[in-house]
Amino acid sequence: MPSLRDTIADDLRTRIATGHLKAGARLPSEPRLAAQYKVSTPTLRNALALLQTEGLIEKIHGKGNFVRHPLSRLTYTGGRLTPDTDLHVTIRTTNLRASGDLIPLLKVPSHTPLTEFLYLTHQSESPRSLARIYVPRDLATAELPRCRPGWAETRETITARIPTSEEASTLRISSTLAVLAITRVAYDTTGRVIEAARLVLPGDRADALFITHRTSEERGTEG
Amino acid sequence: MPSLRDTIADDLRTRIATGHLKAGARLPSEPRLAAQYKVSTPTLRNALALLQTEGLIEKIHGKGNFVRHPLSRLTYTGGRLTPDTDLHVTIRTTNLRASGDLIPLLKVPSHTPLTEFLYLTHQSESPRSLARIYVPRDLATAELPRCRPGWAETRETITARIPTSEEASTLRISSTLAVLAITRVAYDTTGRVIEAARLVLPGDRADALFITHRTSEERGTEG
DNA sequence: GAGTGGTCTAGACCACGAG
DNA sequence: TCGTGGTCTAGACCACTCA
Repeated sequence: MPSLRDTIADDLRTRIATGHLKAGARLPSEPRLAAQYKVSTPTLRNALALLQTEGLIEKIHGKGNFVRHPLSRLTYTGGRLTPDTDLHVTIRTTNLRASGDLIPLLKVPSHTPLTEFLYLTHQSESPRSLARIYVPRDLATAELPRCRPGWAETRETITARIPTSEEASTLRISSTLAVLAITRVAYDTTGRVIEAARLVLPGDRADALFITHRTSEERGTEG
Repeated sequence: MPSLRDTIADDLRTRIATGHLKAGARLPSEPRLAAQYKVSTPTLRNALALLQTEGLIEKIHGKGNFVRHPLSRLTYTGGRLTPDTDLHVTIRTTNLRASGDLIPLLKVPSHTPLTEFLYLTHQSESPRSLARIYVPRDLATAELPRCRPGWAETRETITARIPTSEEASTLRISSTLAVLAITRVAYDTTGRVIEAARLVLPGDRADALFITHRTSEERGTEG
């Protein structure tokens, strides 16, 4: 037997899907909705929390609950985000020294001078992706590592998790919405780490795409 | 100012991290914990819900709340899961016909005969990954597509989301724990889809790794 | 049957946003 | 100031597990 919370969430979901509740529209206030569904406010809030983790609604303190605009999905492919038109990028550069996780990630000794590039991508006024790129200070230039000689290999590790509170607030997403976290490390021909990047993409509006080709030589060896 | 929920969650988190609460241990009952922290049961349950989304505890109805065993992380690499020792795989084969999402995914007409392979991977008694692989019936053999002649390209799309209730129950994870969802499509040299796979991996214990090499020819062209 | 977590109620009080 | 959502309380009742 489905819980009241799920029943209410289902109903609101279909109202959004069918267009009875349009993007950007404000939902009735929580006490009002609770009265409509004949439940207590905590139960109704529980249902709204579900829709929030799905990225369907946005709760704004003091204003109300709003149906979110279904923005086009971002796709992360080979270090780039597509579509890259209409994307606005803010970059902040900081100098720091290697510590914590960065030491094994960049394979450098503790306190090695590093440069951090903080990328914040916006699409139509709303933040869409957060990237922190770390480069050994002696390699730091305006150029991107993949455009620099010597780049030989990248390793991209992808995890799904809940955002930290900082990530949630900078991306302006619910702290219950899953994010795609990508750790990308680029190596040169000697195996030295040229850059390490940590990307965070909201799960409801981004995905990552990897394309693997098999060369004709590899195909030639088969029975 | 941090909420009571966050304060309690932080405290329990550090107790688990420091080993005061060991893996497999049962936490005191919820009314007991609520009394310890001097909060109401809903507030305490809210804190536990947080730990649950992080995969730190497991709630078992009628038994209690348990600290989860930190199982080694699975890594999905190139269609395989590592470590592949100690993994037990159950396969169920079903015949069906193309419908819904499968039609554009496999690029086949509606009602095309398909074979579904359902893979359920277990590690030390607990389910770890769920895969549904679809193959056009005329190509379905016991062989894996990537071992078969003609395979030329794969596209892997990765998203982060909350599991469906079915996925949560088969993987025995909380429905609030983020999962890594991978859609993998394999093409032959003519562009025909050989197989389409949908994989679901629990976010707290799995990640995906992609390694990109640049060939010496590509490196040779740079300035 | 005793003890556990799951769901829900009907409120109280606080913090934020806009006029 | 008013209406909004955010947090929290102190319970009730149900469902599940195990002896």
